Amino acid sequence: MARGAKYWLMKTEPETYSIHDLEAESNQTTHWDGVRNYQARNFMRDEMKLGDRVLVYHSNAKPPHAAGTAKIVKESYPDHTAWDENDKHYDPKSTPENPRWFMVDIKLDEVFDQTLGLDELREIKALEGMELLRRGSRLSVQPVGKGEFDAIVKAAHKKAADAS
DNA sequence: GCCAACGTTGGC
DNA sequence: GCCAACGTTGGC
Repeated sequence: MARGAKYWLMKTEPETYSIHDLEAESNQTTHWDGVRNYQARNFMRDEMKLGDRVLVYHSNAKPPHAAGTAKIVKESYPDHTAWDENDKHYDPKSTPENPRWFMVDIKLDEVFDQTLGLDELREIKALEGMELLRRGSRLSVQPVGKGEFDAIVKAAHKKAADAS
């Protein structure tokens, strides 16, 4: 049974993998490997469905910012990088027979012409109480309310319109 | 580079 | 099953 799309936020460090790297991928699609946190994994493995929307957030940037949006184009499957001894995220406890870590594929929707810095996000009324803005929040994959998602997209578009 | 806030690990 | 030690995240 179909359900409405859900909304998510996924963090990435732009020096490692940015939304511009996603834009440059063939078909502008990539697998979101390297997540090694159980809560984040569970969201990807159990709850992300085709067509769900993703807000791409650049952490550890100056300033950290919302960079654009994407959508889920493939539901969860084992993260093979966990089996690769040479991979930064190698985990000997994960095996092909009994995979511990999972990932999804996402496809770029939009790179914001004007990104929204953390300070700007904090100024948006609709984002009060958003998980991302909570002190000490570290989850790299987290659910986002539709209202929050829409407010961020709207604010990014308004900023771009004002700048042009 | 610092460090607060977490999450994980492993001894007991 | 507790919890101290350790490792990581991520804003600043």
